[in-house]
Amino acid sequence: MRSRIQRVLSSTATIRRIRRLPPLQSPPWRSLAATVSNSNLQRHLPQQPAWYSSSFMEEGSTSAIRKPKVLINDLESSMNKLLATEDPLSPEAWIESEELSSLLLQDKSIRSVVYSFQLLDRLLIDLPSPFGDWINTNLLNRMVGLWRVALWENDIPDYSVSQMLDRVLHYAQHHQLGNEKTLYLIVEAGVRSGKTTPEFAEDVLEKCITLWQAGNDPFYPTPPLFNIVTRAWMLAQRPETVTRIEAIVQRMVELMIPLNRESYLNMIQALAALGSTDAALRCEDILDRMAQAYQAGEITFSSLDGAFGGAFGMTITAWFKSGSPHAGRKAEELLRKMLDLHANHLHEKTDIIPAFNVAIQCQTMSGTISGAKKAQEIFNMMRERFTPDYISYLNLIQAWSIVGQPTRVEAIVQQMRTLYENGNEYLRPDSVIMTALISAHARSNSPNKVKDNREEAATRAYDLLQELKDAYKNGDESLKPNVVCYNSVMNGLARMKDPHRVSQLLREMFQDYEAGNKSAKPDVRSFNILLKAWSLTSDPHKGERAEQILKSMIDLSEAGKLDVAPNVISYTTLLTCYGSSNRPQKAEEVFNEMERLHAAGKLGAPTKQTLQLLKRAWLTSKDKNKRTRAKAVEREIALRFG
DNA sequence: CTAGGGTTAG
Repeated sequence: MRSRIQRVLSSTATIRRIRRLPPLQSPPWRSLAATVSNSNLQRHLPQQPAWYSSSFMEEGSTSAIRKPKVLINDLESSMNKLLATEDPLSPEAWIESEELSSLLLQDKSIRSVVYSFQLLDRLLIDLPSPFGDWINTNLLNRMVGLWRVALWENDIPDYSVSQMLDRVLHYAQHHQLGNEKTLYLIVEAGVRSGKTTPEFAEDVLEKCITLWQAGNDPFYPTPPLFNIVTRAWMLAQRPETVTRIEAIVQRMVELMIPLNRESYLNMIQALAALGSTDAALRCEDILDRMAQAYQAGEITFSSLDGAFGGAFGMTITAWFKSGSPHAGRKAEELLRKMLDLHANHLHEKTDIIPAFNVAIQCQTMSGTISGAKKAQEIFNMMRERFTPDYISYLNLIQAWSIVGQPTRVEAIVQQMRTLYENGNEYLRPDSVIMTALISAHARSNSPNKVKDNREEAATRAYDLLQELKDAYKNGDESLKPNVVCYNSVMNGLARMKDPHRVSQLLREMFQDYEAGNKSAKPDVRSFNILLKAWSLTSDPHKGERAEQILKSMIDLSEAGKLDVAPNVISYTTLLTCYGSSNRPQKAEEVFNEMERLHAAGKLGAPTKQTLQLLKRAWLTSKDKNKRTRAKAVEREIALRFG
């Protein structure tokens, strides 16, 4: 149905021309300039709108585009004239207002947001309009929608999220404008831009519920409003996040608001983030309830929604994050259930592939060969029906890499390379894949355990790094070796008990970093690997060597050159250097230093492993009182860690 | 802005 004003307006050639302009992607002055330059149009203009000032007309079209200020000023002057009118608005003024507001709504500047609300406020004084009810909730929601976009990157004076809420509540109370969607837009704007707290979001939700319960039907709180409050809590990542989300779901149940797909998914995702076995079990519970709701017809999925994949995938993620030893088995079960439940609704891209990928990852947690075999099985099963992506390959590679099986990894990388060369550009083996391969070598164990292959393996890892460096030098950014990659190779060299080569590579790494490869910046782990290399040698002075390294770590970080302040692992490794060279007193001194630093808040607490290594330092020493000392440490372990 | 990635203390 057309309002009176629309009928009036559409009868004039002016407005017809303006309406026929393409939708404004560019600011309004640009289109207006085009309008003005069209002489044909000008003939149809019975009278120029007030904001077509003469000065603008004289400027000519091209300069008007280059000098947008001119039009803004014209808009401003006609706006100000309108706003300053104390008498009731004339019909002409109403027509002009409608034109202005439609222009403002098409421009995404902060200025037009502010203008449009000022205009609305002025018009509300004179309501009802002589031209029907074109000032309605739909218009308000479009304005709030614009404000929301503008707020994304800016703060708008006098139009903060809470000020907008006050404003909208005022409109609702005095002008019967606004509905639940209006409130949703405000919360969404605040939440997504990070400008409000979850408490604020909850507050708006409650206000909406109150309005609705007072008989204001347009404020019926829909599931998306509840869901955006839930997201607010998720983004806040507070300890009470899950409890609050549960309370929100409880509220939905009380008010008999149906839960939708996103309500269930949010709950599962929030729980998965907790990373506990209990949370993973609760995810399974919600998954079951979701399936029941689906079978009862309470939630439906359009073909684009892709059924349950997301929920299953996130539940598997919950198991992965739980670190539970059952994660692998659980992942398999859930995958099977997913395939059974929704064989016909599975969508490759959005749902299935990630679920498989996390399931593969779950198999790596045991760190056993049989885990790697399981990972391979799942990968093979996946490949029968679907298309594994980059992450699928990476996770499979990781499964074999972690158990030190470089031959398997080499083969998989080769498969990827073949697929890449056949046109699958996403499967290009990049530095991440190559790093996984490198660490597979660096971790590899001799297959027959008779001959120590560490040197050979470390050399292979080192050579691969040189290949990456060469490729990078030749301009291949995707193979740029980064800190992880260097650390892997150093780890291989450390395993062959060669601290000199480790420290040489550390220097190379530092040079690479200084030469501009910012991603090769040595970190604490790099230095810890060097410390570990010393701890593995039989050098009687390795304690002193390690202490020197620790000192330089402190110096480097205090000088602000590298961010390598020693951590608990660094000190523990130093302790091991003394401990494994028959210097238990020195090891204990290190431990005492750690305690001191911890008390001063400069270091994390020594771990159980720290104490166990101290105990071993005494036991393996030739000290006369070694048993008594070891007993004392044992008591300390019991005391601290139960 | 819906999950999933590579390095660490024998």
